Parts: sequence; C-alpha cells; structure tokens
Amino acid sequence: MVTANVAGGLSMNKKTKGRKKIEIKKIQEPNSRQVTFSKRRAGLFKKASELCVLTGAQIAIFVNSPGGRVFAFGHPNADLLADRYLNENNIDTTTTTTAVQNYQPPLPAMYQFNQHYVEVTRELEMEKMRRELIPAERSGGSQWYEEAVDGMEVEELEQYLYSLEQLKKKVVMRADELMMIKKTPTLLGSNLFNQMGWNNHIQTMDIPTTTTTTTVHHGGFNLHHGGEIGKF
Amino acid sequence: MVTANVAGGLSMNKKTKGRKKIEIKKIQEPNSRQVTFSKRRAGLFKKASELCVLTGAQIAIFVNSPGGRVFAFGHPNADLLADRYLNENNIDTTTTTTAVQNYQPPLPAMYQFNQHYVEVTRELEMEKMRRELIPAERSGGSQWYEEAVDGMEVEELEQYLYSLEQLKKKVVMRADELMMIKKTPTLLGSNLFNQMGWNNHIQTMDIPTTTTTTTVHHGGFNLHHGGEIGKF
DNA sequence: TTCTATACATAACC
DNA sequence: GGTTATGTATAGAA
Repeated sequence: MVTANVAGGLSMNKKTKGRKKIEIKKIQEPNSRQVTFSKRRAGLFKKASELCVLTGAQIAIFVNSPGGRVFAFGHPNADLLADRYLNENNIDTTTTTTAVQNYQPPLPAMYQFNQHYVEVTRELEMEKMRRELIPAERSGGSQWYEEAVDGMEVEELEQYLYSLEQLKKKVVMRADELMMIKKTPTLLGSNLFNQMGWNNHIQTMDIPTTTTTTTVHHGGFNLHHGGEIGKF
Repeated sequence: MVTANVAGGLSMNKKTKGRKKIEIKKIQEPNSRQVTFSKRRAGLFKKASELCVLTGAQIAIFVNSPGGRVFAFGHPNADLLADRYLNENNIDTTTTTTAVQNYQPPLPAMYQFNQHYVEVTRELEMEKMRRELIPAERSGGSQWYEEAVDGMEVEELEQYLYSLEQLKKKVVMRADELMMIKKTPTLLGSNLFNQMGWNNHIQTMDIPTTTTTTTVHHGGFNLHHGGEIGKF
C-alpha cells in the first residue's frame, strides 16, 4: 500500500487529513467554534446570495454570533434596513446635546422583535403545555391546535394587547421626543442595544452582483453597502 | 476507453450526467427556477440550522420566493415570531363579525420593515447620488459617508419623523381598535398582506434538534413549529 | 488567513 | 419526490 498513512500521521502523498465528518452539536472549544462560525456564516451568505440571483428570491438574514456581534445579509436591501435600524442614533452630528436618559434608539422593527420576545416565550411555554395536555389527535394535523387556540384565545389577545399598549407608549414617546427635540445625541452605548443583547457592531452584506460593495466604518459600526432596490 | 460516453448520451456505467456547473444568474425557465428555489431554500435553512447548533448563533431568515410565498427560518424562535406576526388575524374564531374595512393585521415588525421600505428606497437613491457626487476620498473609508450624512441629516430625520408619525397612527389605531372590539374578523386576504407583497402563505422552519417538529395547518397557513427559546 | 482531502449539496434525469 | 455524478463547502492543519 503505497498511500498508506503513517501511524498517527499522514503519508507523503496526503498533506492534510482533509475534511472529517462532524456531529452537528455545539462546538465546545471556543476557538474552533469561532473559526467555524466565520467560515459557515460566509458560506451561508454566499448560498443566500446565489439563491437570490438564481431564482429572484428576496432574502433577509440576521445572525447573532456567539461573540455577540450582529451580521446581516439582505437582498435587495437588508443592509440598508439594518443601517437604518441600527444606526439611526448615529446620524446626528450637529447640535443639541440634551442627554436623554432613557433614550430609545429608533430600531422599530428589531426592537419589536425583541419586544415580542418575552411574549413569544410565554406563548411557546403555552404551546408546549398544550401539546402535553392534548395527547391524541396530534396526527390529525391541526385539530388539537385549533382547539387549544380556541381555549387560549382571550388570554393571548390580552397579552398581545398589553404588548401593543407598551409598544404604543414607546412609539408615541419616541415620536413625541423626536418631534420636540428634532435632534438626538449620539449614543453609541445605547441602553437599548444592551437591552436587546445586540452589540454595537453590525456587519451587513449584500449580494455583490448588483452593485459594487462598499465598506463603511461609521462610529464603531461596520457596514457593507451594496445591492439594488426591489420589493422587500 | 471503457467508460467513454456514447456520442450525445451516456456510457453504460453512468446513469446521469451528474451535477453540472452552472452560472449564477437568473434561471429563465420558470419550472426549473422553482425547483432550484425549493432545493436551495431547503439547503440554506439546513445550513442555517447547522450554524445555529454548531456555534450557538441565533439566526432569523426571511425568504420571499419568486412565486410570492414567504418562508421563514428562525432560531431560537423566528417561527413563533412569524406565527405571531402573520397569523394574529387568524386567531379569532368566536364572535364579532364587524367587517373592518381598513383592517390592519398585527404585523408590527414586518409591517415596519415594509413601512420603511419606501423610505429606505429613497435613501438608497440618495446614497447613490452621494457616491456620484463625491468621487474622491472613498478609499479613505468613512470620510465621504460621514460628510454626506452630515449634509442630509435634517432631511433624513424629517423623513424618518414622517414615517414614525405614520407608524404611530397605525399602531394607535390598531391598539384602539383592539381595545374596543377585542375581536377581529378573520381576513385571510388582508389588504396589508397585499400591500406588503407578502402572500397569505408562510412556511416557517426551526432547527429540528431541539424539539420535535410539528406541522400545523391553520386557516390556510402552513407552519412548522420547533426549537426552543433563547435570546433573539 | 491559506491549503487539501473529503463530506455534502445539488443539477440533470427519473 | 428519488437517484447519481459531480461541483462546492468546509474540517483539520499550517
């Protein structure tokens, strides 16, 4: 056997052991986890890009890395959306330094995703409870679900109402605030970011086929712009 | 050459020609475009799933198919988010059939994504204009951008203000509506969906490793539930 | 980062 | 939706 591996090593022909099959479970070693994250995130975005181009699909991807950084892919324009949502509080550069204590950065969509998170968590718990409470008929498809929903309906709506009320207050407050001061101070370490668990660092990517990709460093943010507009 | 291909065909050994290299550009033939979309979307979601598990990343993906359907992947809980956002108007099953003409389904986050779309479109146009107006210094990184932003700041903020005002009205209207009637009629063909360009069909997917995936058919929607809760 | 060998995704065909 | 041959992503090492 000319190409046989040396015990514990490699034959002269093979320079590496090549790719090995891995189990899909959390990588414990932090360093290789980070490496895998980087490589696979790039791969994921590439796949998304290809899917967009090949089929004309529109895709938005938001990734929260284990290290706490935020990456976004978007076609046609998630980068701009992310820019808008995550950097609105960065736009100001001129006047008014009214330090707003509970300043709410204008991240409506993402903020709401987070707003609803707590609510949704509760809902998932309810879902699980329902599944356990209703053992049979599951194979029937939607029956168990509709019945359960029917039972929880009022409660859920009330929860939603509450959330909406909270949101309404937030939005109204923010809108009024904006209307009154018209300017907001630059607050990179905004409490909302921390509250959301999103760090002050986002990296967005757009498919490179439509426009030249430009990298913008802006106040600690790292943005890649590119791509053209279509319907989200 | 034992395995040589017959002219225009295949050798006895090879049953297909196998995968061929393709150019990454829009597939013109509608049928194969649809097939490619299905396969690659599945692949994309699988990759995302693996990335989540391997690295503990949190991912949300929204895909708008060329056929107009909406698919969503989420870990830990974008499926539930999508469920909440896209099916809220489906929950009702009991009373009040007050046909609200301009009924607004409770899709705050996605709705806002769309709300901002028009605004963002304008902004991209501005971005492009800026790039053309400021030829040099681009290699300097952020300089051109910050200057440009500085120039557009007031205008942008005003645009944002307008959008926020619109949103505020929408949210307040919706909240009041909910508080008053507490129930809303089931409107699958909701005008907001059309307005958003999202069809009344969403398919969500979660990583299958955490919970058993359950498929739920609910009023024309097709939802897959699974996955556990973490921080979005 | 870059390099290989290999595992995996998938284009073309049923 | 299944099969096969091949293109591509990537694990492990440097």
